[in-house]
Amino acid sequence: MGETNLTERKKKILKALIDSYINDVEPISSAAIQKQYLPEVSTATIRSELSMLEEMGYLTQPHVSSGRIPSSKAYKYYVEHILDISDIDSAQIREIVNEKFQSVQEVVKNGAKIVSDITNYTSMLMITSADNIVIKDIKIIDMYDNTALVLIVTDNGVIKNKQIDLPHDVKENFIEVAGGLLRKAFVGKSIAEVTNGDDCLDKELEAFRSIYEQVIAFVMDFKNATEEQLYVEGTEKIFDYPEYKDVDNVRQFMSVVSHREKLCGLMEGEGDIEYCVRIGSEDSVDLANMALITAKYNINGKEVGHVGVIGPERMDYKKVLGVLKELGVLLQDNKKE
Amino acid sequence: MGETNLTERKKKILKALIDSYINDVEPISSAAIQKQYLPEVSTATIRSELSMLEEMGYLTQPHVSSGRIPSSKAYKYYVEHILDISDIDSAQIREIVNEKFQSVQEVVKNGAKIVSDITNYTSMLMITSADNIVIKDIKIIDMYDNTALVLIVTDNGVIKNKQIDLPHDVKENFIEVAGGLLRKAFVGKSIAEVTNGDDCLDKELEAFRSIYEQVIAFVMDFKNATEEQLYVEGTEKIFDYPEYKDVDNVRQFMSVVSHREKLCGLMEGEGDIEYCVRIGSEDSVDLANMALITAKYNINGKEVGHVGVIGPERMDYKKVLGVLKELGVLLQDNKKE
DNA sequence: TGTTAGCACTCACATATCTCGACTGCTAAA
DNA sequence: TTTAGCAGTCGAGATATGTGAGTGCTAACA
Repeated sequence: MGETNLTERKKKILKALIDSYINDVEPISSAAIQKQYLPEVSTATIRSELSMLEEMGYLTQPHVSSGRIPSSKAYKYYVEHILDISDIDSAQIREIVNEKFQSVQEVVKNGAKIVSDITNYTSMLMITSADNIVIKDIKIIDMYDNTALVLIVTDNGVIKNKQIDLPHDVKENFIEVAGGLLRKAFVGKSIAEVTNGDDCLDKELEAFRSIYEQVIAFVMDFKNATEEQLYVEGTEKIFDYPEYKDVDNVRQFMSVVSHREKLCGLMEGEGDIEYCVRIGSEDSVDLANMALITAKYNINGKEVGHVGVIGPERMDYKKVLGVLKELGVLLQDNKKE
Repeated sequence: MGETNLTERKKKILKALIDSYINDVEPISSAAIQKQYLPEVSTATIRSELSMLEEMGYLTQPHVSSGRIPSSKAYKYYVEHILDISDIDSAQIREIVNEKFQSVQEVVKNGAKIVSDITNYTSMLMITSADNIVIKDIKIIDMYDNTALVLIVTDNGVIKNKQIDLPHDVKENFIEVAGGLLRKAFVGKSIAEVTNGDDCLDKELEAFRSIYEQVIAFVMDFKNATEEQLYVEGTEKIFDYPEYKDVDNVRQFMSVVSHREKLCGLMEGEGDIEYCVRIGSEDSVDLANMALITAKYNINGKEVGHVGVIGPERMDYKKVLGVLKELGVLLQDNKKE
């Protein structure tokens, strides 16, 4: 992939074809391109260009006497080399984004729904997996009936609690000692660092083993639970697009959207890329006829989550990228509330 | 509705027709019924019975020279008067249910998914709305940076916490006084009883107003949040059923499944009915060509949530009702863990 | 009165055939 | 390298036709 060596005219034709296809979802003929985008050359010229582009794998023909449609490769090229994000009217998008999101709280609560409403595509929100969240403080509070409450404060502000059982024979200062112990054992560690086998408990503190183990179990639960925090919204939006008049496409789409684990994996993205655009199926990724755009967000330098938009291959990349970008700005500014 | 006055033979024919349709999803002819279910009479007799049943609204004909299919009314009659739940092989179902649900914890975590896997229909789980949850205890704990943590313990064991801001000029015993105040104001109240306008704050305690209001806001949030706790799983299962070869049906199905508020309303059911079977569209309920079965569950006499199964009208009512029933037994027994 | 055989009738579905026209690829000339 | 011209392809839609499953009706029968 990634041959940048397309002549300007080929680029122009490719862009014309994709722009047109994104709107009408119909094979585009040489005549249509000439009329709308390239009046200065003849249809025959365009035809010969088209057949070259087809040979290069950018276009396909549903049948011999029809116009052409872009291939996945074409969309990828389009996003990488043709699409100009810089001229997005960010003011306008910003206004919409700001209007819809009253506060950062809102983003977490309704992020997927709102992004879906703005873009008109199915959207997802994934809260970052707990692995690299650091335990900032841990408290233990006496309750009743021989139970206590353990509170874990993390560096991204989330507080988790869990009721645990105390041993029967609690001495007066048991809670305070346990508190100190837990602080010593856990504060500063990341969630990922806490593992089952972990045993840094001194022999003499055997009395606290039960508590200690309950806390570890709790952290493990937390770890697993937050890995699953994926919200998908606006699934029904796909029916607005003619490619999903075909049940098989719907089915395939639903299959991607309902496999949470896979979807989480896709949303994680690769490495530290801020935006990730996946188009069509690649090895090990089954996104046939679909495109998935994901973005990673930070607040105060800390990764908080990913937002994704999924739709047909011919999605409005510009709009979606624009919205995701402005959402990033909103979160970064973080001014409201 | 609810004419029980069908002759035994009509009942038998109706049952035959529905049973057959549930399996094959194809219009049933008089000959087919005779062959499989009623060899003792002629097809002509069956035909005349069929046309009477059709006149009564139990059957429809896709076209004049085709067999008949059951109407929503027929399914309702079937569930109410024909289907015999008592002879469900509960031992077998219980085994499956028990095998899949390793513990009660599992039910909350993966309930929808597992029910969907067992029944092979799309399933939902809704955690009971917070309204009639009672606040059992409330604690306030000093943190740092002029913030404190408020903990609310409810009678169903859930603990919620929220970080709140303290006023700048905190006196030594501020936290303790505030704690007593909050306890006095909230303990014993149900979530529903806490409302915004509420103001039982003495004039002299003006200093605590800010805290008080933050707690109220938090409870309100809690109220709204838990109303939303609905998990839908197995959406893609519908593609296993031929009626969803048609995109319009899929679309309609998705529309029902994605409108969470409406779905929550439907799952709440009416009054104190344990099981609720809704078939087809009724006034104000848009379930055209679909059936929704919901069940309400209690643990220790406290309502904890609802589980629902949604699918085509000709769903396997016996199986679904059996599974939901056994799930109830499992939760009631509550023996494991 | 209820049941049955017989028969005419209906209509979805599948298949075949045809036309139309939107495109293309190719060729030869500019 | 570009262009006009033209033959050729093929999907989509319209029309016609046969087939068979299944019904409603009627008249005879128990």
